[in-house]
Amino acid sequence: MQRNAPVSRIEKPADSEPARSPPRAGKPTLKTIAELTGLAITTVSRALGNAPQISENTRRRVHEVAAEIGYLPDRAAQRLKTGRTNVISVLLDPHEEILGFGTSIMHGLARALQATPYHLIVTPNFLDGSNVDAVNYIIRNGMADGLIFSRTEPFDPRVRLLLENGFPFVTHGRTEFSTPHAFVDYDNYAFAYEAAKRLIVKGRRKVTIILPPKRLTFYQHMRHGFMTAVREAGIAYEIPETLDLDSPADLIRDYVRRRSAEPDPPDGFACPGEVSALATITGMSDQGFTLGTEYDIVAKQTSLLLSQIQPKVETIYEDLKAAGEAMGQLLLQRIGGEPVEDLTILQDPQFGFPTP
Amino acid sequence: MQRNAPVSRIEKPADSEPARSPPRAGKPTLKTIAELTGLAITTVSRALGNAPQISENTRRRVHEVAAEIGYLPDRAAQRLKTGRTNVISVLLDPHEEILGFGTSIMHGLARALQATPYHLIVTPNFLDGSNVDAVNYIIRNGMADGLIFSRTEPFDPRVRLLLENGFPFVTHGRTEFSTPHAFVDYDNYAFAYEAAKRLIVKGRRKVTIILPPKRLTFYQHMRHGFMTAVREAGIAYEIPETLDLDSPADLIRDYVRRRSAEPDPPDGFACPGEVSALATITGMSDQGFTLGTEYDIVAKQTSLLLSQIQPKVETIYEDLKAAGEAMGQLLLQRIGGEPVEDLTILQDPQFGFPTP
DNA sequence: ACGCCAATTTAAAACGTTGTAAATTTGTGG
DNA sequence: CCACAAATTTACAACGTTTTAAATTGGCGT
Repeated sequence: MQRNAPVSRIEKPADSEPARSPPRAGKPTLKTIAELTGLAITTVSRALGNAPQISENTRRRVHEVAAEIGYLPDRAAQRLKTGRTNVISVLLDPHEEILGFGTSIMHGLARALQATPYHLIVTPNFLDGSNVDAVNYIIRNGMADGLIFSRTEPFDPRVRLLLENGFPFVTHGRTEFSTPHAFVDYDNYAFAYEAAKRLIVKGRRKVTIILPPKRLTFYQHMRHGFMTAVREAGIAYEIPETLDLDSPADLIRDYVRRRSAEPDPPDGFACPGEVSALATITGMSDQGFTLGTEYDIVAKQTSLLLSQIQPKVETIYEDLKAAGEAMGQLLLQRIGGEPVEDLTILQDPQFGFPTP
Repeated sequence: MQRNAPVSRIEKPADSEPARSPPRAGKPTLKTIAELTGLAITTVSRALGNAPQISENTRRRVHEVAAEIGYLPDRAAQRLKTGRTNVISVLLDPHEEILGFGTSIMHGLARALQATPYHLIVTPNFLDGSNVDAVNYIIRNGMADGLIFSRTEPFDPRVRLLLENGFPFVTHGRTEFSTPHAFVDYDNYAFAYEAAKRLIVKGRRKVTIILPPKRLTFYQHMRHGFMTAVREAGIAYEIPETLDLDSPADLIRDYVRRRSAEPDPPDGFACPGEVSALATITGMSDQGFTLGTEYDIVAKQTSLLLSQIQPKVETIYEDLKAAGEAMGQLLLQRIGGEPVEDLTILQDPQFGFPTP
């Protein structure tokens, strides 16, 4: 290629040398400590690893010197030798972009991993709807010691793949596989039940709820909770079929506006997310309905936003940072070999104020 | 320690072996390819690296075999040998938790790094306000080849540290150091100028703006843009001193509500964030003012949320995903040795719709 | 057939760590 | 003082890659 290109091409002057991080000259290694203490490298390694056959005396001395010169084991060498990566990978879903979902969980995760050697690497999902390719890549090439992801389906292909390969992971959300696995989930049944109940207690005649996409596991939970409360009270209800929680806010707003202009509209809304709650408020106020008197909303909030902006919305809190932290802890236990049966957490809806 | 503890402690049975990822037996390495082709390991390495002294013939053959068996170089070995980590680290600020700020940027970053060997690791900030400790840690221990972070101050200590060490980085936001560095920034001067201008054009008598915290660089830019428009038009204005963009939404809402009940309240609001806009809307509507007739808001939005929920708010868009992608590209160029003078981008405010 | 240069391939060492197996020191009883 | 075991330390190899320097091959003029 470029066969006919003119030959007189001027060589671009190397106007600046590549910006390599400095060769990190004199970065302390086991060898450094070995020379300083007069011990063998192996001994130093052992001492730092608190191996049993090292005398208390040298163990202490080695630790002292290590601390003094600021020794930190080389992750690459450790990983090469042991095969353990000291990496936890979190799969980022495009839907998590909204309202700090992903970021909250990551802060929680980071907190759980803070005092451990684990680093957190984020693997985004570009391709298809589910990020099963990314999971496959990570398993095949040993890119991490454990995996974290959310928005599970009842027979989530990512979970299947991980189970088949015995790869440690924790999901945010449950599945319906017969093989158990570690998860943290919010009790969306309880949320929906409680939300409907509160609307009923407030004296609402007809309640509705905006449900998550049907393919996600918690669609079932939420629907079930809502329906249970509705049936117990024997109250009127409706569930929009053309909308879900992932719908753009304007679609939700327009739907609410249109519906509330038709006969027999609902006057009680269960909104399992801040966006849907805000969209509902706007749609209703466009039709002249006022929140708190003519209709009510009970919403799930994952930040303080909603209740701070509009206190008339009654909110139930889901603490995503706590969820992230729990997921991190479970994953560490899982990697450590604890039986998965014990590694499941169902977060209770929080009815009071969150503790940041 | 535990000197007096009872001896009869029952040894906890090893109820399950540690869940190690399988030894990844038979994972292809250079050696595998060498044996398959009958070449030496060195030759294979060269061929894959497209070294000049390898004959076209073997180069092709090696690439074929590598692709066939799905060879992927071992990151740990490469890192150990070359000192390059193939890692980009992004500093996560607690303030970015709101409204997908961090997540958008990360998606953009991830897209920029997609076809490269770089992985994205997130380093959260736990300790003090600025994450200079994390920066120091990363530099000292060579944990990454490059760094990304946001919310710069005029003389940001993180930037100073990185400049002193010649460590590659790209900021979101400018500084006032005399030494130049790579950055991507939004033209907040233009935003504030344009926002104020639009409010004036709409016939508003008195405009106001909620500014970022004073210590951040873009406080200056925004204030300057706002003031320029105000002075050009010779219009009344005020700037709240007890509030900033990081203030909790309820504080902003209460301030707006209180101020609008006092004499001579502003009727034009420039809100450089979705949260402040929503809080303003609520505060005003609490006092019975209606948006679009009695007062106006021009807001910066970084998601589609605001305009979808409340079209009466006029919005100016900041594309954070694009910013992230640009930062990734600049960082790659910086690591590749390009002069920093060329690595600066000022994003124009987008007045139309964003292209997702 | 020889020497020599260029083109191409190769062996060996190194990065920093850990596992295996062997070596050294220490302590004890005879 | 010796044998012997226990306690403690050590040398060496290996993980998979890149780099340095050396070896092999082929071509070509003499």
